[in-house]
Amino acid sequence: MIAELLPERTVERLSKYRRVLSRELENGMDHIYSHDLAKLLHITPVQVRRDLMLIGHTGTLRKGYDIAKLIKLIGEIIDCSGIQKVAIVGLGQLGMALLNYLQNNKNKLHLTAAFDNNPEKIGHIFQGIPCYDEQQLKEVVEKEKITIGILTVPANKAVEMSHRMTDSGILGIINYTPASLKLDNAFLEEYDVITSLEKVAYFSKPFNLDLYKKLIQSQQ
Amino acid sequence: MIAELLPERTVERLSKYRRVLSRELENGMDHIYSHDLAKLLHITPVQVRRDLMLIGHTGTLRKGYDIAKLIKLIGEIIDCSGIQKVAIVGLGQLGMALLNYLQNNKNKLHLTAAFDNNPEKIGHIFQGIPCYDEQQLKEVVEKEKITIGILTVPANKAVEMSHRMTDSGILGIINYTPASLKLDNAFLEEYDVITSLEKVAYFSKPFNLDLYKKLIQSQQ
DNA sequence: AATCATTTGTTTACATTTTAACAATGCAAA
DNA sequence: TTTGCATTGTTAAAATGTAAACAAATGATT
Repeated sequence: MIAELLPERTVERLSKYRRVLSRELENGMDHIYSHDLAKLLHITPVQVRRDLMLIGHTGTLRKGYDIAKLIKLIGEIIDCSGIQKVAIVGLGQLGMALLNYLQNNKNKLHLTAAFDNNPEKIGHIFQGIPCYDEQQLKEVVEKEKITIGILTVPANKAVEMSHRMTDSGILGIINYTPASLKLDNAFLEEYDVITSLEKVAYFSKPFNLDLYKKLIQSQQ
Repeated sequence: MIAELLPERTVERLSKYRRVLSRELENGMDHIYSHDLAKLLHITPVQVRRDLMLIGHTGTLRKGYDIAKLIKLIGEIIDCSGIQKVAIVGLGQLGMALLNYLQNNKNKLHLTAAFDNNPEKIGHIFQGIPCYDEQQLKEVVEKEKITIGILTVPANKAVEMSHRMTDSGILGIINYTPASLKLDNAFLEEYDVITSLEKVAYFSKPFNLDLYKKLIQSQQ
């Protein structure tokens, strides 16, 4: 249906659209206007219409978008036809927090395995997710056909581990370590807590915040 | 020195430059070329030179950039003159993980307080950080002059809590909840774990990954 | 029936970010 | 000394992402 890759930002918003739309559906709404959907995410109606145009969803004039249909379409675009299995590599504090956060997945992404090198964790089951020895990574990933990895090992092990992950067949990695990676055969998404905190620190310095507010205002 | 706001992406990279440069300094390096710094972050040398131009750092031809000076300059730009105090609002799994992650801060950002509504946590000290009752937010933030908040409460409390945070004097918020916020008097940075995971899922679907790889190749 | 108001879909313009191009500089080697 | 080369700093172009503008459609109102 869609022959081209969608822009990264559009994909991100589609994920958010689906989430808020599901809530609207539960509240008994069946249609929604672009400007109402926009308000839910604090973006502009134009952006909503443009995103939906890109995925080929068409609303009805004066009635808005059919929420159930839109949710279904977004699913067809974002989700894999079957399911995609996810592994957490590194069960430290952050890995464990993410494990708890993700275990109640109602979508097509199934958290399937965790890996660590701590003997006290290996062999245990956390929230229904088994923790394997890091050494078994390739074996388990191949057997379970895991395609997505969440990387939460210590920074100094991140590069090596990321290569072992892609070598095992993982196609997408979210890197939560501060190490900066480069993968050849997988999609990489990096998120660096410290960087993000330092960015907020910069923009919330009083002088900068004033400049920032003026900038925002001048755009409206 | 710099009269204008820096681009957001530049600020993010400055944070990363500083981190890798500190490591190089520890390894005994005193100067670095733009292309070597670029390699450390897997970006282009042009981008490095452009970023450094924006902050007014000037290297010496055939010698590169003075690492110690550059680290110092980045500090002057990113860090506040004094220190900036940080609070974690919501000490669930994620909040606690971040608390552990941030407690060993060697920079100008000081994690000062945590807030929760769980009686079992209120009054306790975690890694040296006291956990207060959510109800004391305004009081503590004002007294301690906390300016940055990390929001990790349950999604349904995020909007209300964010307003209480800005009302108390917080100037910058990192929102880790899936709720989408809109703040008028503070800088807001949102990071949504699920969205980021679904984005990776989309781009690592085999068909899309092929398109993506071709796209990358065609750009080189 | 004619006009108006509303809302979609699409094109065009604007802003931000990245990448490329290249002049300027100055060390090294012939 | 002079040529060549490596490296910086800056300007220009390209790519990406966001917002505006507006035609088209259709129901509501007079």
